[in-house]
Amino acid sequence: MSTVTVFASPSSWIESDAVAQCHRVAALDGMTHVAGMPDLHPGKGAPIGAAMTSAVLYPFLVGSDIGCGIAVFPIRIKRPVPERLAARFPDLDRPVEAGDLPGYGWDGEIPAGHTEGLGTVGRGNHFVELARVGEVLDAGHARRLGLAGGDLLLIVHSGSRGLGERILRAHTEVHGAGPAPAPEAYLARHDEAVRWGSLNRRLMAARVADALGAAPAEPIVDECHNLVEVREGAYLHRKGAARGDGRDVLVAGTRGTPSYLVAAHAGADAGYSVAHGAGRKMSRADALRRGRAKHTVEELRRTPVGSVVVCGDRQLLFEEAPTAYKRIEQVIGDLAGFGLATPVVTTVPLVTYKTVARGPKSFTPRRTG
DNA sequence: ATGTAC
Repeated sequence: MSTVTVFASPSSWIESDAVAQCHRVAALDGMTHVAGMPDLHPGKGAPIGAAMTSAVLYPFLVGSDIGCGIAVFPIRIKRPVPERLAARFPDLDRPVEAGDLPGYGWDGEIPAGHTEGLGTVGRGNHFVELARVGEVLDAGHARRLGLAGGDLLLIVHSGSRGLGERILRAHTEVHGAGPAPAPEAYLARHDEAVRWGSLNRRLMAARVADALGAAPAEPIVDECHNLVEVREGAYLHRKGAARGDGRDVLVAGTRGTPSYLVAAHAGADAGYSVAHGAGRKMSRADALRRGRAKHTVEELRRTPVGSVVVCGDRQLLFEEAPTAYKRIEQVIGDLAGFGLATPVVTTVPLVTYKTVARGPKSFTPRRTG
């Protein structure tokens, strides 16, 4: 008998489709518990924003972007003028050459020997953001992290690019949505993708620091939100849910609203997990359709908090509009209200890099309203 | 989310 618990207050918007997906997952063989985070929303087959515990390992519950996560790096820049810095961001759609890795502070091995796409951000909800610390909500914890109001941070949200996708596909081509018959073999490849994702985030931070004339730094936070953990003799699958057992986690807002760095302290009922972001409120298709009537490209590129969004792909700009996401304050309020996390600081975007590449030529945004 | 996929 399995259980489903969703950690969202009645006033938080959770799509019924997402809850239905949680129950469908809970009904799978071996499943013991599904914990939905306050950023829960429907995914492809499996919900996003959930920690799912089972006696058997289901690769599809983690999805293709194994190792996706968010890292935070302190950075010092003299006069952070968004427009000027946006123009200096490196091209993070172009991979780094393996020979350049020592220059970015990496002389170790590349997990799985996978060089394709290394140092690139990808698409979708991925981003690299220069932000400043806004409100300090837990002064003691912020001080322990070396953070004060006004400090600058690089926030990197990205994953394992083609590597994780390849690993999931190798499984699904044979076993579909079924469990991994040899969990250890899957886990070995999975662990490589998790390490690759973390390395990728470090490389991007180093690339940006280099381009902005700043010194590279070690991350103060780096938490993966798509992974499997072997815990208490079971498989704890996290899909869009960050490890929340005594860790610090950056819960991403949107490209135009603050994010929250939180101290997580989630227990077993929450799958030892916390939300990974604001969570989509609309599908990409809805966001595109409604956004085109509601926003101009200009207002999405220059946000209400004064930040600049670097995004050559107009379609992606609409899909990722702040209005396509839930209110981050509501998500954080639920995490705090259910005792899963304590907010430490907010971060306010200055420059968010999405992509320099242009989108499909056929896409021409129109403002009808 | 992804060098994708009816």
